Amino acid sequence: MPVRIEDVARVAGVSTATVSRALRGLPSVSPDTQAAVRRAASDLGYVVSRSASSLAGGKTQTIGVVTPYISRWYYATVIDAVERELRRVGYDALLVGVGEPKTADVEPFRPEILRGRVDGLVILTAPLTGQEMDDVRRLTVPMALVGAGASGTMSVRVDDLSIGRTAAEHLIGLGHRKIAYIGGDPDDRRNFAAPLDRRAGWLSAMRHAGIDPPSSYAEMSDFTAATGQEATERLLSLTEPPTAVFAASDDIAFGVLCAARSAGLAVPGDLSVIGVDDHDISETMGLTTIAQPVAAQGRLAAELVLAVIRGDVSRRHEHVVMPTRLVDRLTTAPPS
Amino acid sequence: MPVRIEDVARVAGVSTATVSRALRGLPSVSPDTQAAVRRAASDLGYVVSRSASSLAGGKTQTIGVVTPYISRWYYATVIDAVERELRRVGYDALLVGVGEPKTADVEPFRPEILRGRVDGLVILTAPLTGQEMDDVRRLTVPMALVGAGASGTMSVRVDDLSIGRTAAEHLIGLGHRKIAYIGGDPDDRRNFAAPLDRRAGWLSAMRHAGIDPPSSYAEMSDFTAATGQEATERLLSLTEPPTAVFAASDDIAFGVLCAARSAGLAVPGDLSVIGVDDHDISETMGLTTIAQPVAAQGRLAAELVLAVIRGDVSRRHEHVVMPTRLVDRLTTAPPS
DNA sequence: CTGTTAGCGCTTTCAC
DNA sequence: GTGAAAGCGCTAACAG
Repeated sequence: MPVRIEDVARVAGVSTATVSRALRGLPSVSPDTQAAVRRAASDLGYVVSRSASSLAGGKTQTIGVVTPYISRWYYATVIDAVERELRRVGYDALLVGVGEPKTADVEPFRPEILRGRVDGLVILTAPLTGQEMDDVRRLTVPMALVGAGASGTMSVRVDDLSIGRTAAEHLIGLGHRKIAYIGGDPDDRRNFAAPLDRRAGWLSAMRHAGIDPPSSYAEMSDFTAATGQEATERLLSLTEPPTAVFAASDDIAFGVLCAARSAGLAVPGDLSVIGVDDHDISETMGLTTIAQPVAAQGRLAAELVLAVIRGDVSRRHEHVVMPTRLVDRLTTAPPS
Repeated sequence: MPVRIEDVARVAGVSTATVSRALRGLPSVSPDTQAAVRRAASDLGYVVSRSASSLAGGKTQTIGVVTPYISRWYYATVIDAVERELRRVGYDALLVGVGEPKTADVEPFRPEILRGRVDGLVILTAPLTGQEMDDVRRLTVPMALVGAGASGTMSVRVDDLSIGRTAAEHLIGLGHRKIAYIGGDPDDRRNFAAPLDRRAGWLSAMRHAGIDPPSSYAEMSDFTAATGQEATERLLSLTEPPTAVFAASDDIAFGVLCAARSAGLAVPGDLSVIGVDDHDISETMGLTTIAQPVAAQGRLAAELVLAVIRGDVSRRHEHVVMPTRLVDRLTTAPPS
């Protein structure tokens, strides 16, 4: 027998409508009433029923966080930031895992099931498929993408082309010419753009410097250290192995570092390595990387969605590109 | 104008009560009616309103996942497993971050706000404070702890004492006597037991082998690579530095590895290192570790909570201790 | 500024 | 096996 709004109303000596208004801080309540209601509610230990409130008011106070991964560092860090921001303003975070891009056997994401359950969405890249995106739009709730852009939908991301260019230019500036790239997943079913853009940036910088890397210098990895290691082993067994590697993520770079060590190569003496992200352990590892503000992207995406929910239409079309920066540590040096 | 149960009832030619029963698969509905209702619902694209359903039925179909961290590997991996299991059976995962154990400025976790919003809880260690635990129990919903035990509450964990012993014994068996331990956070406000138990296991094995390690061999780290590195630097600057380090987590161990490299020490030649977890990148790093089934613990905790919700009282008092195993890789060897 | 009155969309007795 | 009707606890007009 939980405490209901009616009990609070009785104790405070007002109507349930007034209790409702007072507790939500609506302006049309006198300070005295406000205080009386607050006290009564607090005394009774009253907590509004979310279901009743949602049903009557049409708002769920919940934001869905849609993501293909949870345990990977980048995703976990974004989710953490989104959850904090939501909790700060009294919203719930509903975690919605969608099938991983590369596994075929997972059931497809059915946005329909979210109908009426969320007031907004924060969607982490890799992007949803066209069909999923259409379905999700049909939910007609505010939403923001993190890590990818899409016209007509708010987004917060970094400039992956620029990341690729900056990384390659850093290596080129040090005197490297044989620079390989590792990233991108051939099994990707959601055409995740980041690795492709980072690769394009690398290629662009290379060509701009008058270098035309052989196709064997563009390796694949699904953003894990294990595949980064494997890719590096392939690179090192080439007739003309690279003197530097640009990894599309720090996780991949860790794999590169391990492979180099196994092969008896010194880093950065024999092989320079640069990653992307500035993962929690990158500083400890001394990894040179292109840092991106991961948590800040999550926080901002949550803020944008909340702002639009609050009626701030001016932000409805924001496409924020956050800054990245080269963090030069110990894994890059001129070729020997 | 979403499709309501009434619309489905009209199309199927039955009452809303029957639609409700049919869609939930209650036995008291004839197969024909069942099929007719299913078809009508599907044709209309009907999705039940969670709020209305919760309000009327008293069940939210939501499980709260309470955690002090989201982005750390262990937590993210458990959360991932819990979310998958919940989604598999149609439950929602409500992510609830509680203040990190060591930060004083976060607002305390108020379990009261979850009243009526969840049908059950999965709570990740570090444990809640006594007050929080009492409050949470007052919610009177089934719950399971992961990574810690508590009488009267279901739990899924590993034997941390045994982990500590196994790790130390492995090192002792290789011939080490000067074995240090890194783990445990002096700022911990939630008396997180795992690091203490792992340390106790290490100490027990040491004493059993007739070794009494100096107190300087028990170092602190908050389970991050950065503090693991710092702790190692302190250990290496001792008059009599250890020849082996047992780190309470793989993340800490990564920090140890980096510190050793910076100090010009070869691993395992000059320093042996063993961790705990079997983190995603540990295999790539060649780290010897005590592996624990992280995802499996999360999945099982979710299963337990769901089972009790379904009325399976027989599991209400389960305290599962999952097995761990030594994974001997490349960072441990006899002392030189 | 506050009270009254309808619902929100579903589940659940209780009949039949 | 199925329907009718009564709420679940709250918010949203609409008055005053």
